[in-house]
Amino acid sequence: MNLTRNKKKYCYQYPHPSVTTDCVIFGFDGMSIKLLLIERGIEPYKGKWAFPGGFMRIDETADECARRELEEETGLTEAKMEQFYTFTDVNRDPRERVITIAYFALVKISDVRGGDDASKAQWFDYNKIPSLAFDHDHILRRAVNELKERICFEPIGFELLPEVFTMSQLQNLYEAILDVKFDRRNFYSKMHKLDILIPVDNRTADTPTRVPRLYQFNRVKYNELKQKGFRLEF
Amino acid sequence: MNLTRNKKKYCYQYPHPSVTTDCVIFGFDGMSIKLLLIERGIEPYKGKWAFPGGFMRIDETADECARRELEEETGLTEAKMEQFYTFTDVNRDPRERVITIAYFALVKISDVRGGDDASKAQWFDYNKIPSLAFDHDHILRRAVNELKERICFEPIGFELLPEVFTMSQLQNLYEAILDVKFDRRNFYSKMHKLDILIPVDNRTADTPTRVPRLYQFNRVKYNELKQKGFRLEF
DNA sequence: ACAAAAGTGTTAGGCCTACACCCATGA
DNA sequence: TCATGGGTGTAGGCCTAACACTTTTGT
Repeated sequence: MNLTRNKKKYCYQYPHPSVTTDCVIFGFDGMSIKLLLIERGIEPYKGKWAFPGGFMRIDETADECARRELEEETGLTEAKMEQFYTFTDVNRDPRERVITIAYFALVKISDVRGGDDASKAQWFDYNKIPSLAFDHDHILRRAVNELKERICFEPIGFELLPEVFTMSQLQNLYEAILDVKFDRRNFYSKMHKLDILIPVDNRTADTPTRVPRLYQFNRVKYNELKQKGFRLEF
Repeated sequence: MNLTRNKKKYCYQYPHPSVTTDCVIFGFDGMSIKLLLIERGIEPYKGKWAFPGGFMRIDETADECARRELEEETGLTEAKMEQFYTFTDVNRDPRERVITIAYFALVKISDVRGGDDASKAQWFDYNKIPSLAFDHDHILRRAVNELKERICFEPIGFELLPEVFTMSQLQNLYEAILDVKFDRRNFYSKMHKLDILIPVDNRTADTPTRVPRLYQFNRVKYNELKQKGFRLEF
């Protein structure tokens, strides 16, 4: 008891909550949306899966905290993370009052090195998410809505797809996120009209002619488009 | 010194930030966007203007806190508030580490009773905002962006306009928020096509025929539209 | 030979934009 | 009588959605 009291050396006139960040990481394997989860090694919810995240330090911003925790737990350093909502339910953590500032990020699956055996990070298919710790299912639902909204305004594929990709992969991505089906021909022409795709010359004299054409994003045009406001009608 | 120490009875093993909510309240007077500000009565930033808000209690959610603070400081009880961003810069409050969860709300100007002389709340024209306390100018910028985005997805006028209004007022509202000019005829037909306006019969035998037509929102259709996703192209 | 995926173009309908004229009111 | 603001309709262009056939490859 004494020990416990001695450790509690940061005192305030009024009770203060703890603040954490959690990060919803989306990936795409060419067919399905994936989510990166961490298996919890400690109580509460030991053994359950959760989003990477942790306590914010007193001298770092939430953005810094999210980036730091993500790197510590998954090795990811490049992900562009964006805050999307702060969850404040009073009993969302059984230990004490904890509010969490939630982020999401879109990453290429290949950027997560599975080699790091200290990491308990694992990709899950969006349709096969296990039961999650804390209120993370709640967080997930909001993150998915956020993603659906953004994809209509930003050519998000950029972050989720490999450097070069086929038109079918791009279409699969949109279909997986929005949970709809598009006419292939209309999708092709719509994307071409946006003028952000560069065909990659993967046809040499001895490649079969029916290998799908490869594309990469035109980063210059992509950024221009993002600047002046982009709207994709589906 | 002893006094101060005695008052600090909530102790933790690690330092905890304080958490506040702040609320950006938008109004519309028929011509311009207005913001509701509070004059600060205490340090820091005493005498400066700021958004209504305050410290979150340990047993309330951020939503509850925002609602409570708003009512305490402005008397508003009906406003639908939505969280839009959490600001976490390390030095945003000179007293201690404070993060703030920011909300915005759209209200009818007439809902704020100026009668309450305890209240130091005052409407400011969006183009004549004084210097603000803390990082509230930063919060404002983000709130305005949020508003601009939302007005393209939700017939927001509902919340900002009086019960009945003219088409010109509605157009002024959109023009003020998005900072553009529309062709009057195109705006009329676009709004009519949405089918969320009910003409109000304000023409009696002895009214002059050239009084502008009045409308009110069709709440049923408005909600249907909001449900199934709405997109307004400007 | 057959299934599966890639490549390509046309048409009809709806929405957006630009634009002009008349009427009523109040100064 | 003049300026201001309200009321209405049309034509052209662009985007979207629906839709079919051929080629190639792998089984």
